[in-house]
This record gives sequence, C-alpha cells and structure tokens, in this order.
Amino acid sequence: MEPSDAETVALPEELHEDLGWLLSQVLHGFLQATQAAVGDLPGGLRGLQVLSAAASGCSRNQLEVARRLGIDRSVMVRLVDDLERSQLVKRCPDPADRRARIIRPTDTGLGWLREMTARLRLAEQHVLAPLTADEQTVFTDALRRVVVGVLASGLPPASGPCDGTPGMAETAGA
Amino acid sequence: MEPSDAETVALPEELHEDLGWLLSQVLHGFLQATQAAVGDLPGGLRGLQVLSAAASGCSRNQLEVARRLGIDRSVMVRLVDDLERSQLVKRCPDPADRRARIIRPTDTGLGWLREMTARLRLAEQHVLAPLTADEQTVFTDALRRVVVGVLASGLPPASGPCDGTPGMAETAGA
DNA sequence: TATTGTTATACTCTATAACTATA
DNA sequence: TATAGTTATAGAGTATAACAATA
Repeated sequence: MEPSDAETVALPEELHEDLGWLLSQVLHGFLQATQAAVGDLPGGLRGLQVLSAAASGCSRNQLEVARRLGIDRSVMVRLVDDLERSQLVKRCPDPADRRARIIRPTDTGLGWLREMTARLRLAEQHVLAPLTADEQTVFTDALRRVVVGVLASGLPPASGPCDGTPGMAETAGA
Repeated sequence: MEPSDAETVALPEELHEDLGWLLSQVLHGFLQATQAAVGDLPGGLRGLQVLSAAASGCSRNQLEVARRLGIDRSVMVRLVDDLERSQLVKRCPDPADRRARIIRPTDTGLGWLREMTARLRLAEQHVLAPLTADEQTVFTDALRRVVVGVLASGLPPASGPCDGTPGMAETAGA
C-alpha cells in the first residue's frame, strides 16, 4: 500500500515503451482495487454497470442494456439472475412486448448503487494518485478521446478487458 | 478505419466517467489493432515481449524472463515452445546451472523482432491518433507513472497484455 | 421469418499442483 | 531443502448454438 519511492520501482526497459503492457498493467491494478471495493456486489463490476444502466435510463430490456454495455446477452442472463436473487433489480414484464423483460432497480439496489459508486471513486483515486488533480483531468480526457476514436473505428464494443483472439500462426521467415 | 467525426460517437452516459470501462475499451482497441499487426507471430503480443526480453538483456533463463514480464512460468513454457518451434529463439543450456535454460533469439528472431516492433509502433500510433504528438507524450508519461504506482502498491505483476482477470470494466456513473 | 430471453456446450486462458533434475 | 523447467488438471470467463415464446 505504500507508494514508497516511485523512483525505486523501475519498469523493465523492454516494456517501458510498450503501450499495450502499460495499459494492461493499469487496468489490472484498477481491477484489483475496484473488484475488492465492490466485492460483495453480485456480478462484481459488471453487476454494478448493469445496475447503473438500469437506474440511469428509463425502461430498458435486457438486450438493450447488454448491447449498451457491450455484454453478451447470454452473460447478461446470469448477471441479472444474480442481481435479482440479491433483490437489487427486478425483471418486469414489458407491456409493449411480452417477450421482453425490463430491468428495474429496487430501492435496495439504488442504495447499493450509491454506496458502490462511492467506493469505486475512492479506488479510482487510489490508482490515479500518482497524478495531480490537473493531470488526472488531462489524463481521463485524453483517455475518453482515445476511446471515442476506438469506437469510431468500427470495432465491436468489446466484451471485456481481454478479448481478442491471439494470433497463432506458425511461420518462420525472415 | 475512418475515424469519422469523433463527435458523432457518444459514450453512454453511465460509462463516460467510468475509468475502468475507458481503460478496458482502449486496451481492447489496442489489442485488436496490435494482435492483427503481429498476428503471424507465435504467442502474439506476449511472444513478442519474450522475444524482446531475450534480445535486450544478456543471458537470461526462462524464469527470470517470466518474472520480469509478469508471466506465469507454466505459461512461459508454452510460449517458448511456440517460439522455438518457429525457430525464433533457442533454449541454450546454462553452463553455470544445468537446471536452467537460457533463451536466446536466433537471427531470424531478431529480424522478426524488428519487423513486429515496427508494426506495433504503427498500431500504437493508430490508436493514439486522436491525440496530438505532445498530448501523446503527456499521456504515455502519465500512464507510466500510474503503472509505477500500481507496481509499487505491491500488487502481483499481472500476467500480460491480456491478463486473465475476470470480469471487465466497471461501473457506474450516476 | 425475426427477435427476446434462456439454457447447454465448447473453447480459451489462467492458476495450481505435482513431478524431474539439478543445486 | 530449495529451485528451474515441465506437465497435467481444474477453474473462471467468454462465445456459440440451440430452443421456447412472442412479434
């Protein structure tokens, strides 16, 4: 927990310039911190995303929420199962479409949402602590613009921090 | 591939402030771009990391390289297997310790390293394109400092660009 | 015929724990 | 006894495909 002298920790030289490695390390550290913070929430961080989406928008069915968050619909089922079992959300019938289930947060769910969101902010602050407040603003703004660029590139919404399939072709050539 | 109007892509409001989600999206976009770029390299991005580590340092055995890169030693075995099968590295006996195997790049491996590294730089540039050159410098510098903080926090080194932690992004924004 | 929600299955990747051969 | 490398296994997580009910 001690940041100790930041200078004492040296990054391996061959990774120092490796943007992918840097990103994965930050994400990893972030996930470590945040998953611990929201550990008692069913579904972890994604459960919180679902809860947040259910609370933020007006009526949305499972598939809409799933697509919005970039979650596979079959994964969404279990996620909502867990949240519903803990009575944080309810599946309500959609009067306009009897196939659909609208995800609504319960009062308990809204309370948890507030609590967990607050914890998350703390965890974020912990990870971004090496940066000054101004630098944090600049950093997250840059991050946001890069994300917009990524999404605009027509890539699929991304299901997780790790998803692409690895390239494994064997070859030997100069 | 057209960045199109960055402004036309709006981030879901409940994810806009979600640092974890932003990071996971950027990493995802980055992995999409880079894994395609180094697709024919055995082991993908981590194969490249191993190759780079083998080339950069003087003699290092598998375990040292694995620890340096934050890769599990059992994963390292297959990684080196693949690289060796493609004749990009060799496992050489360590005269000082008959248990150890020193990973050395072949000439072919060095050629691939240069080629793949160049491709990687291009892919990085593509992802960071929304930022000006100065902003990129500031961004990666901030990223580096955050990583140092994460590593100094005593967290396990994380296994790779695509690391196996669970879920994914997180949170919420209301 | 297409779509929502669900279930079951296969596949990928990681972590764990043995086992060997050395030290 | 501890360590380097290897192997096999179990687990978490995702994607895929099939299915029922409804549009």
